[in-house]
Amino acid sequence: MPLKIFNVLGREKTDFIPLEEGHVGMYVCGPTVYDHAHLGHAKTYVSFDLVVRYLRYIGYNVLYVQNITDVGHLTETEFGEDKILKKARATQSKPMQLVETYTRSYFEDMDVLKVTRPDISPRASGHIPEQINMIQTLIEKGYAYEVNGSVYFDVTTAPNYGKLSNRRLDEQAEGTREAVRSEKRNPQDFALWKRADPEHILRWDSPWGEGFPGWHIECSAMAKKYLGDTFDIHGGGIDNIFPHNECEIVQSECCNDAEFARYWMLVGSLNVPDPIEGIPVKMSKSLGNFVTVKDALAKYRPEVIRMFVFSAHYSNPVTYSDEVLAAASAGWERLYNAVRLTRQMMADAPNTDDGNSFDARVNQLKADFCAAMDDDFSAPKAIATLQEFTRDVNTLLNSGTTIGLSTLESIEAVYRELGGDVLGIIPESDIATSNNAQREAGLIELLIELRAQARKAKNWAESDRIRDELQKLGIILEDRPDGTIWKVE
RNA sequence: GGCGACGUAGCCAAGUGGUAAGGCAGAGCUCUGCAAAAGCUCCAUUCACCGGUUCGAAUCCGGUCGUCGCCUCCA
Repeated sequence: MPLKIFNVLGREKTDFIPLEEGHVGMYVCGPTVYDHAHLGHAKTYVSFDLVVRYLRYIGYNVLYVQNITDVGHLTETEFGEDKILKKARATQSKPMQLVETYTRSYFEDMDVLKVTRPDISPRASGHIPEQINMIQTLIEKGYAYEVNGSVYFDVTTAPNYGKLSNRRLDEQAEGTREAVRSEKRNPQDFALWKRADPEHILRWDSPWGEGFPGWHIECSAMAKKYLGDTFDIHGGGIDNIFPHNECEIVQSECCNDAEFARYWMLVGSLNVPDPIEGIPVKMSKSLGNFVTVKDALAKYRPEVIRMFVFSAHYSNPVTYSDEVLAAASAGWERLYNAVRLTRQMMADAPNTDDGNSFDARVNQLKADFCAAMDDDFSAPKAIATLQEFTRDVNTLLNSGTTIGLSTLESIEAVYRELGGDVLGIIPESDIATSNNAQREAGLIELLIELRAQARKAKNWAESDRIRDELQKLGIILEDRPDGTIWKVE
């Protein structure tokens, strides 16, 4: 069954057919790095991580490009201020120093969340010449004009402007605050290049004097450079559909005389209940209602945060709450317990094919899982297939019958592939690798042995004491008919 | 005002014409020295509301109400 994607461009779910068979070019709008990433960013980038992982799983060769926006952008309000410059001033640091700090922070967070790194992470500041080139082309073709050292895109020259967000120029409310000192021909014209005021630190030479690029042009320039004029998938958060994505499209298509991205995938925002009425509102830096990825990771495992992100379809908005995270946590725990049990039973399973009729169930899972993912990357459905499978696995493993190694291996393998490689919610292995961890494991095994002796002698006080003390250290013991297993909390 | 998304059990959430997936929480049971884990059973005659189309609608059409996002920087 072919993969289907809901294309925001046209609002239709259609078969995904890449430009070049077997290859996918994908661009996702990355963060502006003037602060630590919050869970809203995590939702977007974990969502696209799943897209990339699944495309690769089903055999596509994916080239994944995600920019880093490290050039501040002047808001066009009267009191508008460049966020990077503002933050740099507040922290008494150089803008590029600040940007480097938060770029590193971003990658650290994404690494912990098991987000696969993009193949290319181009910085806007490193692509000024490419942006200038595009702007020049747009001027030459008559789509853009220069005024006082700034360059604007004339939206009236592009009939398709608004095709992604279904906006028509005449329906827009006339510019509210931006009309104040407009040197633009039309209120809706957007900046490609801005003249730098004397106090503006981030500045580059250009044919129009010293200045800095507009926000939208960087994505157009970097997508063109690394993916070509036309590529397969463009992603981002729904909050950037207008004006950012719309401007990207119009300037790229006018500059290149070619279609820009063929499939648009936009992720729903992460909301937070407002503290007074409990009404969900978007998590954002400017509202101050954000939870940083670092804070969230202090409370929840990365796999649980991914599980939370996957609990709703990527295009839906999701509301953050401790209750929902707790549910994700409990649900994840059940999945992972089954994986752990499978791995532990593999250690001393007979090398037979006992129980291999279960292989049919494993194949059924693969089919169900892929059917869910082929339907516009429906992670909630995909996880449901894993949960149903897990119930059957638990029944098998607790049935008391002998299960051969090959059956256990195929169960473990399917968890590793679908839960690990694709969803990124099943850790590779918890086999201790470091010397310290091996020593710790040996000590725990020794205590379990001592406890087993106490239990045999019905010395419940002693056996419970060992279990309780270990629990205080974060080691959980579970007694099974065939012995005691342990896990770290 | 314009554009877009959405309203399914206590909570989260699948489900786009054929009679309500899954998870969490809750109740009961089984197993167990106890605990934990796991399994079983129960938990929406009903899908915001009102009309309409249809043999049949949560799903299609029209309307009403409500929520969120975007239209200014934002993932």
